[in-house]
Amino acid sequence: MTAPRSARGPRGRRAEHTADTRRALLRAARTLFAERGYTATGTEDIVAAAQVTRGALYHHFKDKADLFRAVMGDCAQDMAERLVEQETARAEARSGDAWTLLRLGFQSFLDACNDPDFQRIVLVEGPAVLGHSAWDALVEQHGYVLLAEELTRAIAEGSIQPMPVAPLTRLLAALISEASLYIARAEDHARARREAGEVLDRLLTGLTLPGAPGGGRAGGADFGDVPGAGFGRTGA
Amino acid sequence: MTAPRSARGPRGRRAEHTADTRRALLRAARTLFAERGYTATGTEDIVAAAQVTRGALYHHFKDKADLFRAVMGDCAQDMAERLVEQETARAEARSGDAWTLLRLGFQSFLDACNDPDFQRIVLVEGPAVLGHSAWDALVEQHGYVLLAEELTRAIAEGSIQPMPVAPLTRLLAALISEASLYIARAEDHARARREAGEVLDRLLTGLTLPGAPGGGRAGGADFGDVPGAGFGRTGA
DNA sequence: TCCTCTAACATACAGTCTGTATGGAACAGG
DNA sequence: CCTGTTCCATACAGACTGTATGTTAGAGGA
Repeated sequence: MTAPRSARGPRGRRAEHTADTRRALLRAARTLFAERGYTATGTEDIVAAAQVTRGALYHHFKDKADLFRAVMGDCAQDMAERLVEQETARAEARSGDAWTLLRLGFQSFLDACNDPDFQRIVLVEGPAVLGHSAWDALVEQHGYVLLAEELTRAIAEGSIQPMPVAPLTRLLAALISEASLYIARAEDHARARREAGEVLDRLLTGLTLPGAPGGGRAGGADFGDVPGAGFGRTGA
Repeated sequence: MTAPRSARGPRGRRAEHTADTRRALLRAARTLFAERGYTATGTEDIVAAAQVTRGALYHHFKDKADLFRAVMGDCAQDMAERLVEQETARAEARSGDAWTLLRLGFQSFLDACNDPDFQRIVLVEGPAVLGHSAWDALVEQHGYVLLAEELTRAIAEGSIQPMPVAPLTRLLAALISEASLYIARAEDHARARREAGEVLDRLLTGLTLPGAPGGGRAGGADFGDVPGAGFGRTGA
């Protein structure tokens, strides 16, 4: 109506608009899924928040579960990028040995998991909404690879004892996930962060080699007291 | 002859029948929830499998979620009873020190978790269907107490280092849960059981005290090679 | 024994939600 | 100018949940 054919849209104005609606749907769904959960969120609520109609939703996504899959993929992607960013920062610092770097990595992982959207969508709703296998595939694709390669390197460098990487990755990821949920649920976040960090650190010492720098079964580990990046930093 | 008036006949018949229908509903729901999940199971499917009508369901339970809560409670109860049984068997055997007993306890815990109903209903669907808090309350009530008191005793006896029990309980339970899911999903169950057991054992050694019997950082722990089911007959 | 009352269901119905089929508007291209 | 495709809005059909109502069988008193 008010849009002349070649006035200001050189080209791609249409494509940009469709990408906008898709992003709006993803954003609205992400917020609502994180707030109320999957089943408690109706498609009508989503499209209302995104200011479109259900037709747009079912044009861009196969069904509601497909939308959730995309949302969870975005969440996992964001988390992976955040972790990579922090990892490169740590690698640049190059402070300390491989064992210390690994411990710091776990700390930043734990702090990064302190994100309500991520916890609810990826850790809680994900396994139940998508199947076991589909959830695994998504996490394997986005998240596990990072942890797995870091562990493989740690084993190669002799920081930790040689052991099967696949179950090690899964168990450590589960540890971090549960620790983040425990911290988020606690009434005293700081205390929970400290205590969970301590327990986590104790468990990790079981992986070290006797001769390795961290293998001396350090008594005063105090993983939770590491000054790095205050964990109040919850990503929106 | 089988129904004298005062023995158990007249008054118990009706109550017994209603208890039967309730059990039938719980049993059918448990099977279907474990097979297809919560949302994919309609109330019509449940009552059909239980050979009653939806009226019976909504007479005994407030709503579908209430039925699920009861089913999950039963699952957790069964698991707790199984664990107590195995624990007493181990305690009677009294073979080995506290550290060995704790390790055996974790092994039996891991094996007991190898139950499809328990995994799907309690570990996967539970957190998403019931809220975070309701799920926690149920698990806290049935399962965590056992683990927590065993850990408290281990700390008191000096088997493991002193540390906050609450997060330790949660993290260890998460470890066992994830390990059981990992094993169940693997194509080679025996191999996965061995590897996950090994990693789990390595992590647990981080909890030991340097002077304690298990603290010697045993290289050939081979947690997964323990001959499996026969705890009751070991040693004696 | 008879009557009544209530627990324990069965059935019918209304509201809600999802997915699909249909229709139309806005471009791109010949 | 005409046509086809993309993108989206609307209308509709099916399914499912929860509730309201009807019905039956047993418990209990007179």
